[in-house]
Amino acid sequence: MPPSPSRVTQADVARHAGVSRTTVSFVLSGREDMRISIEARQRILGAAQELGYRPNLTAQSLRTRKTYTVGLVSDRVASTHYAGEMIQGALEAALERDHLLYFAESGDDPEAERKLLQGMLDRQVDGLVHAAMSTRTYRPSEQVRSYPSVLLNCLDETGEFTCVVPDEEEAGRQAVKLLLEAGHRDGVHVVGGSQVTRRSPDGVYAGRERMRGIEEALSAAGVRLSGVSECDWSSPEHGYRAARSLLDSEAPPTAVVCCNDRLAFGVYQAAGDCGMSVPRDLSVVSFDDSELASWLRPALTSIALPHHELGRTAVSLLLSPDEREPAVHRIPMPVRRRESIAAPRR
Amino acid sequence: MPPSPSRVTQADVARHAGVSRTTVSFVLSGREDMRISIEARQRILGAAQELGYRPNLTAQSLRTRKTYTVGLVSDRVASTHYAGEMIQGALEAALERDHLLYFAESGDDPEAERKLLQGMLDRQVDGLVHAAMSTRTYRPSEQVRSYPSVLLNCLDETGEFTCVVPDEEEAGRQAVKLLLEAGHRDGVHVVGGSQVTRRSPDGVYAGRERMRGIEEALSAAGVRLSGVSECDWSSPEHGYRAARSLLDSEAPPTAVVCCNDRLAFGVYQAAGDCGMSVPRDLSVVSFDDSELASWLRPALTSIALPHHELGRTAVSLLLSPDEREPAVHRIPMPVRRRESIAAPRR
DNA sequence: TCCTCCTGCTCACTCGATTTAACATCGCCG
DNA sequence: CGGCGATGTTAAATCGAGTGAGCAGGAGGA
Repeated sequence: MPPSPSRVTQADVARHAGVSRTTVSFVLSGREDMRISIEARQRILGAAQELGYRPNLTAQSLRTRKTYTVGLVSDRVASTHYAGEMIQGALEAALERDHLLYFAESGDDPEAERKLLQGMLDRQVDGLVHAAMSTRTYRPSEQVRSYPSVLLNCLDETGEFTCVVPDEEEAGRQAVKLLLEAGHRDGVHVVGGSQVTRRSPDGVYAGRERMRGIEEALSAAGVRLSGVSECDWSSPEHGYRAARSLLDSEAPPTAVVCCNDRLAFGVYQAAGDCGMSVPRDLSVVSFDDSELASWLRPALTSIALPHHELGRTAVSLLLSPDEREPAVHRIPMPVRRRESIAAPRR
Repeated sequence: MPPSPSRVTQADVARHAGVSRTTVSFVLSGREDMRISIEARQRILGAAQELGYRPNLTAQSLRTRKTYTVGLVSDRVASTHYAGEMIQGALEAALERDHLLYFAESGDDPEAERKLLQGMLDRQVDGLVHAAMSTRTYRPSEQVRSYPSVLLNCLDETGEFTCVVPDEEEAGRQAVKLLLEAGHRDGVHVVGGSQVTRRSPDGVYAGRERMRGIEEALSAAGVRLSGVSECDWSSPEHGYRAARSLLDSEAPPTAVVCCNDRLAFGVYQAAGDCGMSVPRDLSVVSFDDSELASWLRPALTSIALPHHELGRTAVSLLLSPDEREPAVHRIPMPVRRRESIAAPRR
């Protein structure tokens, strides 16, 4: 029982053009070495056109073992909104090479992840992207170790895989550079830090790298960091509290580096409540460049997570087998200059 | 030239179990009508287990014309962040029925959309979801009219397709209800309106429906709307300007219904600048429930776009052929009560 | 003893493509 | 005039499964 309604196949085209299926295949797949006469070629192309022939990729894949398909499995996307850009970038690179993208999310559940990967392997994807929503280490499971894979926004410790991550350390340096250029020296404080919490006693990758960059750039300029308020990055509330206690102190900072825009939002709220004005009394620079940054008044200078470029690069590397030497690719984080930095007040 | 490394196939299992390939197929696909002895069944299952057999879905699909795959094509996702939830919901419903999801974005380019849909059709997807990031009308192209399709967050004028949209009108009623319950009567103003702009001279769907709901609920209570500030919804700036002129007037409103959270954010900023406090001097209720709503101080009461549920429902309907009568499904928008509403000051 | 019926399994075809090897036909050269 | 190479085309196998028809062998009945 062939389950009903079929599309136009090569056999139909062959019949229409008065040649064999083989010939049709040769013409349509453009094999130059097979010497088909111009007339036959024309008849076939004409028939294909007329009948609206479209190849059945499923059948093609079965024979060629190539599906023109890549799978992207992330841990979670809804929580960090900018992930959309990452997927978009991945999609863009896939389409450029005529691939379609399977997208799925494990929700951090290993069993769910296993199933998803298995589903993609069963469907013979050409390659896999393992994505994390905030940079961290990741160990691909045994089932995919022999499979073309790229890690997106995560690092593997074994060095077996190609990884694509943002260049957080350089971003840290850039943040400091902006403040130094504006004339800030000793009053620079950090809100956020490495994000040491119960769940992450060593801090998070982005935090550690940003801090490293910040400290390096400051010491290169011979400036001492006035202090770091370690706190959770998850909501403006934490930034507010940190800033409140800073601004109420007897030697408030002249500039604050916030580890993300949410914290910066909290700092803005605190400054407002303390009757201080950004950037006149307090310069603020931040990371991530979420939409929030452009909505704040004054608009917030922030160093962007290059989500689009991350996704793009990952898939692009995945589909260029020649460039798939295991390596860590660090994508630059662009500075978005806005109005939250000014010279320190004297 | 069979291009190299192959996985375990049914033929391998058959050899291992000492039966024919046919028998293996019958056992593994669980056909009860074929009378296979218990011993044979056990040997086959054992062999499959031992060899780590996994069916090749590509081959299966070729024969059965079922790919266990659905395609989701949206216009754009990166701009409106909450789309992530929508995709997640869609994914969830797909997985429940053992389907995987192709995700793609047309970027509002009809030619790109055509290509994406064609790519999915060529890959024999079982069904398509056409998604829009903000509710609007959509006319599926000729190429997919005979294909199982569901419209997600958009409506078709022809009534040929199943559509899933948020119940905006009811949300409008709910917003008013919250204010009436708090004791507001004549001082209720709307910021945003139908969002009449150059690009949308008739306003947008969400705007018109919300306004309809708002007006209906007010008139049902015998209350007159104090006024509507029609404006662009895209950034807090517009909300700020609208609110500024309202609050500086001689009869400022006691409550404002904002057509989305960005506008509400602008209203907060304006209230702050005018020395007014939310909710003591001004109650605010809003729509969408973006993250922003919970970050604001005081936290903003907002009526959520049920993105997750929208995506979930769309795919769920798509994969239940019995329920695929063309119809419009309106998904309720949940109220998130927070701290931005109080009784009017006398 | 022959016929039928059931049980348990297999043969051979099919899905829609790719790909290898071979087969006509023709002209040309020795 | 026979063999050979070039040219244009096709038959048949293959990818990995699903599936209708059929075939042994034993039990049971007439």
